[in-house]
Amino acid sequence: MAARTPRPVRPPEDLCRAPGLRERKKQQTRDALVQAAHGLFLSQGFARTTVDEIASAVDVSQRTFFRYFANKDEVALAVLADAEDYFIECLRNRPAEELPLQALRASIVKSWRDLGNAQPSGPGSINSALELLRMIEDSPPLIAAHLRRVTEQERLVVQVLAEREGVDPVQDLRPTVLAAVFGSLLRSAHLSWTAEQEPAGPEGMVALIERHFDHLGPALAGHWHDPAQDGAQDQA
Amino acid sequence: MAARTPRPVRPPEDLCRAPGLRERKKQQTRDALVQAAHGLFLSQGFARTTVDEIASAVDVSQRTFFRYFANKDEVALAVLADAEDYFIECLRNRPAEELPLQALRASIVKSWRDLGNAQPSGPGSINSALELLRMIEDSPPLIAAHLRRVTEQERLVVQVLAEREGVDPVQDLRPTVLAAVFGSLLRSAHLSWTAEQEPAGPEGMVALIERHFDHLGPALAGHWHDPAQDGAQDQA
DNA sequence: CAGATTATGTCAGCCCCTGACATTCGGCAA
DNA sequence: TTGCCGAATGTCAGGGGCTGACATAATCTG
Repeated sequence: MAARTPRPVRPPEDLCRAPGLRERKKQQTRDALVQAAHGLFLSQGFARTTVDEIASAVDVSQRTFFRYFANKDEVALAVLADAEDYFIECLRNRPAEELPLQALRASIVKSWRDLGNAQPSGPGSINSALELLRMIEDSPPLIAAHLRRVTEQERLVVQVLAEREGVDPVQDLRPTVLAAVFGSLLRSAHLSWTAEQEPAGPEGMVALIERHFDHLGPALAGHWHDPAQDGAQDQA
Repeated sequence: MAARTPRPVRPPEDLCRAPGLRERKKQQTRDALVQAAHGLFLSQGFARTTVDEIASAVDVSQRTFFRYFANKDEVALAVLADAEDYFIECLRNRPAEELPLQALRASIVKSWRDLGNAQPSGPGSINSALELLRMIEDSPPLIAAHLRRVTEQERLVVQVLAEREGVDPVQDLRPTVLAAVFGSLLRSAHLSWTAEQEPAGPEGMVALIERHFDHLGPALAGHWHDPAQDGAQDQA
């Protein structure tokens, strides 16, 4: 571990299909740290959990913790990071005929669904990620760190969109603008989700995302006074 | 100063038009802190400037610094916060007939222009804010803090939009969605601006913002392959 | 098995930030 | 003016995040 471990992005299975003991142990402690941190955060809150606690819960020195994660934020966001990677993969696999906006929408829905079906509960599952999401919104520093991660993810989305449609993202602003809109739409949906009383699970999140997408057009067009305008009314 | 000073939002001139010595001194040290911090940040960078340096540059204890600002980030973002307040004011003053999206666009353009004309240079001027913006994008923790501020500002925008159009922001997602889209559009423009070599001043920023707005429709609609589609091509 | 890599532990230390308490300063009325 | 009250500041102690440096122990390679 010369520099910081940059999060194991599913090591390519080429070259050596036996990862070796060293590599396995690293992955192991990393997972253990995420697990322990996750548990502590959820039980006592993010701010009231110290890095020392996390480290000693895994029988590891504090210094070692910081060799795996750049800071306390990172270990909290680690679970979400995996989900985001999967979303990008989904986006890459969308058929080229699909309109860009639709490809984004389909990818995000599919990734939530797939992750939800993969392992509905237990550690590292979707529900863990959802609990995390709620916790993040309760902690200002985590909100900040999360937003930063999200915007970096958006850069990736810009790349993928540009490749997909064969345009140059430097000259053509459309990929950038669309990625930005998409990102903010997702965040709105997340906020709505965390604002709900009942957790509602992955399907609830999907429903919220869809609703937000459906309101994109109406929000951009015309005035809103007229209640019978766009079917945007879903009063209780 | 019982709790933290919550940033003097232009004290209402009612009740006593002479703010009193105490109040004046407070404002004074606050400004001095922002000034000193600003200078130090720009000359040595954000991370390499300690709070002690800032405090002693104003002949004030470190503890006092933290009674004015919740953290080091806040003093760096203080200048921008003023600009954002002015934007909100502009938005409130837009005529009700204007379409929501247009009101947002007009407000942001007007606020940049007005602030640019107010005091083109010197401390606390627009150019200071622009320098700050560039610095922020160079510093990951500042990016995070800035994004958090921006999203809180968005909540305000949601409120104003909802009032304007007479809708309930809880039931009707349109204000939320539009505010989110607007926020991400602005951030894209800021990023483009900081990516440029030549600073280009407030007018350059306005131009970029307008360009981003103009690409909103084309980005959301249809495919992009066809180069003659929406006039979205401005190749060099 | 020996040497090269690499992960980990230990330690010292800087810096951010906070609570508690004492002190000083501005505002205000007798 | 004087004296009091509340508010702003200073000082001190301390916790917690994070890093560099160095030694040690574990893995890998031949």
